[in-house]
Amino acid sequence: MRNEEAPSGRFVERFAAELAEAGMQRMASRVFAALLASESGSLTSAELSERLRISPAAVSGAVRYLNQVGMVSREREPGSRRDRYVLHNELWYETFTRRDQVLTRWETVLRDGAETLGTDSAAGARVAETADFFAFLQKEMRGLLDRWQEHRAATAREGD
Amino acid sequence: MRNEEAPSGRFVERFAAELAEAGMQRMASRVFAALLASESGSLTSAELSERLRISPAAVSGAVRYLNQVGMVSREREPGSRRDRYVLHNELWYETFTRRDQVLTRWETVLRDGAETLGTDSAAGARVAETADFFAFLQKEMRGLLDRWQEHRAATAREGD
DNA sequence: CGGTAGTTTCACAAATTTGTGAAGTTAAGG
DNA sequence: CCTTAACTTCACAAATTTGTGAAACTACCG
Repeated sequence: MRNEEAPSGRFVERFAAELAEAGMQRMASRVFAALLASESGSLTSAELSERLRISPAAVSGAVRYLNQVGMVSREREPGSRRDRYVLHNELWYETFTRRDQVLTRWETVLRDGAETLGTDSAAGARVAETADFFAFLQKEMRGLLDRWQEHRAATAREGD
Repeated sequence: MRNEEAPSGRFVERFAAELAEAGMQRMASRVFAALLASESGSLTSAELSERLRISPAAVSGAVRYLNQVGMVSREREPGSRRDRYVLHNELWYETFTRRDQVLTRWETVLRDGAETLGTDSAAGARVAETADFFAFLQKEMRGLLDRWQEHRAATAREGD
């Protein structure tokens, strides 16, 4: 038997499918899920290629995307030609922090739109309220993530 | 000049593009943005078709999707054969509440995965922590949305 | 009961996206 | 420097998604 991680393969594909349905690229989803389920939270290109049965080119593309959105970083193994792709340590904190930037961009578009539509129109008011919502969300998200860090640190201490 | 809403068209397309980039279907994004920027928060199929320059079939498909995810509902105009597609009143509250269900599904998949991988393995621990994060997020989201409702109500009262 | 306005469904053509093999590039190791 | 392992880029074929016109359906209205 070649693949000793076989039982985890099922989880990888299930979770990847969820991510894909939520709008993430399919290969990126699979690579991310594979990293999540790997023992060290990191894999080489060859390992990913073998486990997911995809070409090195597909790994390359997926990793480029995951790197851009800040979920995975690349590390060169010292004294080797292999790269390792590794999950961020504060994965969810970092990922959601970055998502903030999207909210900022949306808010800008919405504020511009509200202005164009005019503060006196119902449409303008509705768009302005949407901008408010995203501003609110952004503000709340900071506190939320800090509470998560705290929660996480506390749980980790218990686990000692 | 045919189109008196021309200036808002720019906003509609800009915001729709943002939504599409975030993973929403393109036509659904455009229809949603058009409704957001409409004076009454509702439009008929014919109006959408004309403003966005798309076929009735495309409107139908987009509306079906938006209806499924609970962002738009259909209303029959009394004494007419036309449907109106209308934005929910508590739009963002409703939309994000529904998103909770996605988080629940993800959490289930992750808990199963953590169990398969084993609580003693680093992989299992990592997956379990991810499940914890989404559980945490879900719990926090409720309070957050209630605070939004409150904030919204307060702002509305000021505006009287 | 038709007639018909309005909407949905369906089959299909077009456009886009996806993943691959192969060639190209980079840098470790001799 | 030269060799070669490892990764990336590129062109392309395959698969999927998207939007359309046309036909089918629904239910108002006379």
